[in-house]
Amino acid sequence: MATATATTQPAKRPRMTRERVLAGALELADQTGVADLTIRRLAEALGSKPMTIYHHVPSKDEILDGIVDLVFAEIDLPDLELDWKPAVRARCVSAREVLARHPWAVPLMESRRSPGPATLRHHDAVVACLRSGLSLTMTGHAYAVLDAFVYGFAIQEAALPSAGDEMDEVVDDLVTDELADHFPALHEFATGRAMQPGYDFGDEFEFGLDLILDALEARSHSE
Amino acid sequence: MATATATTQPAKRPRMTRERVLAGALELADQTGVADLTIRRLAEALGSKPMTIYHHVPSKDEILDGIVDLVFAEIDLPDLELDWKPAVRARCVSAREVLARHPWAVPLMESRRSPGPATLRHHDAVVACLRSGLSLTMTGHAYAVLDAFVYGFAIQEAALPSAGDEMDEVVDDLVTDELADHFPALHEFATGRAMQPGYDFGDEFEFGLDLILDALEARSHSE
DNA sequence: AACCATACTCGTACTTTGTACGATGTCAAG
DNA sequence: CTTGACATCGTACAAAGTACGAGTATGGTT
Repeated sequence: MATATATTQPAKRPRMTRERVLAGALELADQTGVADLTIRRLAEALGSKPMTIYHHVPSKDEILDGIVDLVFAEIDLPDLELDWKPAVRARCVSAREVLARHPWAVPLMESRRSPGPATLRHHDAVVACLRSGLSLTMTGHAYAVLDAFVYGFAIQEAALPSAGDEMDEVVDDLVTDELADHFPALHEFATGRAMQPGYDFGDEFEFGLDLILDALEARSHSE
Repeated sequence: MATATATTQPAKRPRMTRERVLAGALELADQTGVADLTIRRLAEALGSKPMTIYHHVPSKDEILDGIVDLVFAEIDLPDLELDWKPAVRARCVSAREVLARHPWAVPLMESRRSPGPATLRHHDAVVACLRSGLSLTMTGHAYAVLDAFVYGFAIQEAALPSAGDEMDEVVDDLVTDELADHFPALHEFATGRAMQPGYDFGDEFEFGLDLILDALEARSHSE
């Protein structure tokens, strides 16, 4: 009996696909960090088995490429209706948000070759946006500076103690007399600014972004 | 017989130390990349055995922390005799050179906690240099923007096809009609600028660095 | 010079990882 | 019901980190 003509009850075989694998991998990476993203854990999270995954994806490396591309897909494309400056500004803010949500992504981008389709489309849109207001040469400059800043900032944010838990420990370790004695400038900055109530390292992002955008605009006028 | 009273002939026991382990690890990472830096290979390179290494270093993680700190130690400290601007400029140029020599270092810096001593001394010197010409607030801004730019640029340089070998392949893949059709802006930039004889992505570093430094100086005056 | 505590070296083995191979199961079309 | 294409997964192996404890050398004390 029961040659189960349709999806009857086990509900256990949602039919694995490449997309499901990548989506699961992205979620797992967000939860546990990319270092703990193993094929076995991923299979378990998907209610499957390790070797099933390899039927839809040729290797773990391809999974890593894949989730990096998914991250890029989350970044807002610049709005080509706007001037290049506000449009690029918005996309940089979006990129920063996305990379903060996926702190493991930036270091991965380094080792990965082969930019995925979303990555290519994204870069194409950004270049097009810059070109709408800048020369080819200045586009190259702007592209390099802005992306360096965004990625670099994302790395620094990722390296910060996430929130509360380890923060105190690290700070306690650093703001000792040890620090005051050996690294006076660091000590002054830590106590006089970084640990002050209103200070939020994240605010430095918009300062730097506007600094760079304004400077690029100025140079493009005197070109 | 032969209870070999002293170092007679094997010349095989250069007496492992933590320093030798880290120096060997640094060299191996430079040669093979950090992904292929394994304890066994490191032991072999040092003419030793895996478990010997663990007597001088508590874990592989500590080795990674250690070589990141060695990389920081290679970066020139800012010259406190100079004005903040040329001094910081020189240290950024040095940082870029060092990180280009050790392309695996930047992504490592993200995951590592615990700043090593060389790292702390370096940051202390940079902050001190900035403070010699800028307010506390502006020092925070400058510090964040500049380091983000330097690290981000290093990541992008590391992601570039190293030299010659894979370059052609990647370019061939990208500069097809495929690219021209789907990503016209990217195609224009690639053919009209990036692949032009005189173009060197590395030159974008000094452009961006001076752009940021000039802008910082301007803002600090109108503060 | 003889001795011993201490520090170093390393053989063995266990765990976790990526993934190759091939057997088993499932389902649509005839 | 049969068939063949595709999806699933059990088993197994190689390479990695590293715990354990047995050997070996060293340098200080008599």
